[in-house]
Amino acid sequence: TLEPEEEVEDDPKVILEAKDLWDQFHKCGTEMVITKSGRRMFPPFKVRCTGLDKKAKYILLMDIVAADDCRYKFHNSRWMVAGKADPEMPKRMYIHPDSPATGEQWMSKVVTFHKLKLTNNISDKHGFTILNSMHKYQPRFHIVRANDILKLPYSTFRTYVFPETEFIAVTAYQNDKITQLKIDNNPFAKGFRDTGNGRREKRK
Amino acid sequence: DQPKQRKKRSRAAFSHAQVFELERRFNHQRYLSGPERADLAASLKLTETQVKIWFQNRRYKT
DNA sequence: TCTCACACCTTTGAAGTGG
DNA sequence: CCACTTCAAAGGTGTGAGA
Repeated sequence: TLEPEEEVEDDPKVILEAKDLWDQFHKCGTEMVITKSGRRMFPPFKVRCTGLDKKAKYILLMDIVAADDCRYKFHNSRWMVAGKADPEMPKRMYIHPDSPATGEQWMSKVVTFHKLKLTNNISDKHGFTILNSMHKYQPRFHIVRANDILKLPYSTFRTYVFPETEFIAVTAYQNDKITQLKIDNNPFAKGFRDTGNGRREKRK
Repeated sequence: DQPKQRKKRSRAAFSHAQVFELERRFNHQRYLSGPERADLAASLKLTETQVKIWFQNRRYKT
C-alpha cells in the first residue's frame, strides 16, 4: 500500500488443492503425527494461486499457529478439552524453497509445501515446525510481494486460512478412522492396505 | 564437500552443494558451452560428462 | 504418552540406450 | 542435442514393542 516501488496490480486468489480429501479428514478430526526426526503432513498442503502480477516477485510461505489455548485428550472415541495449553513453541515460518519467484512462475504450477516437516523436538536444528502434542493447530498460507528475502519482516503479508486444514498434533494416532484414511490415501502407506491380494495379514 | 563413491557399480549421488551450484547455473542458462562446462566440472569436482548429462536430464525434467 | 527398529512401499535422479 | 528407460539409493509410511 505504501511502497515506493513500481505500481503492481494484483488481487491474489488462492484455492486449496485436494479439498475433498481435507474435508474427509476434517470430518473425523484430522491428526498429524509429529516425531523427533520430523514428519510430513498428510494430506499435503498444496494451493493454486491466481491473480498475481506476472512480472512482480513474490515470496510464498506457511506457518502453523495454535487454534486455541487448550490441551486435548482422546477419550471414548472423542476429542475433549483436557485443560489449558502448554507453553507455546518457538514460532517458525516455512518459506517455500522456490521463493522468491515471479507471479507468472507461481501461477504456472501447484504450490506444494510437502517439504515442511513437523516435530516435537524443542531443540530442532533443521528448521522444522515445532508443535505441542495433543494441541490443535491451524496452518496458514501467506503471500508477500518482495524481491528480497531479507525485506520479509517489513513487508505486508496477505494471509489465507483454510479451516478444513486444522489438525491436532499427536505422537501416535488416536482415532482409528484417521489411521485408515491415511493408509488408504497416502501412497507411502500402501504396505498397510488390506487389499484382497493377501499381502499383510490381520487387522483388528 | 565430496560426492560419495563407494562400492562397485552404483549410482553416484551429487552433494547438496554441487546440486545447488548446478541449479544456480541452470537458472541462469539452460545450455552450457564446452569451456563453461569444463570450468564448472572442475570447480565442482565432477567429470565433464557428469555435468553434461546433468544439464541434459535437467532440461528434460519439465 | 512417547520412541524406536523393523518391513514395505514410493520417489528420485544419474546413468543407459537409441534417434 | 532429445526422447524415453533403467534400477538402486534415498527416504516416507504405520506398526508394535517397550520405555
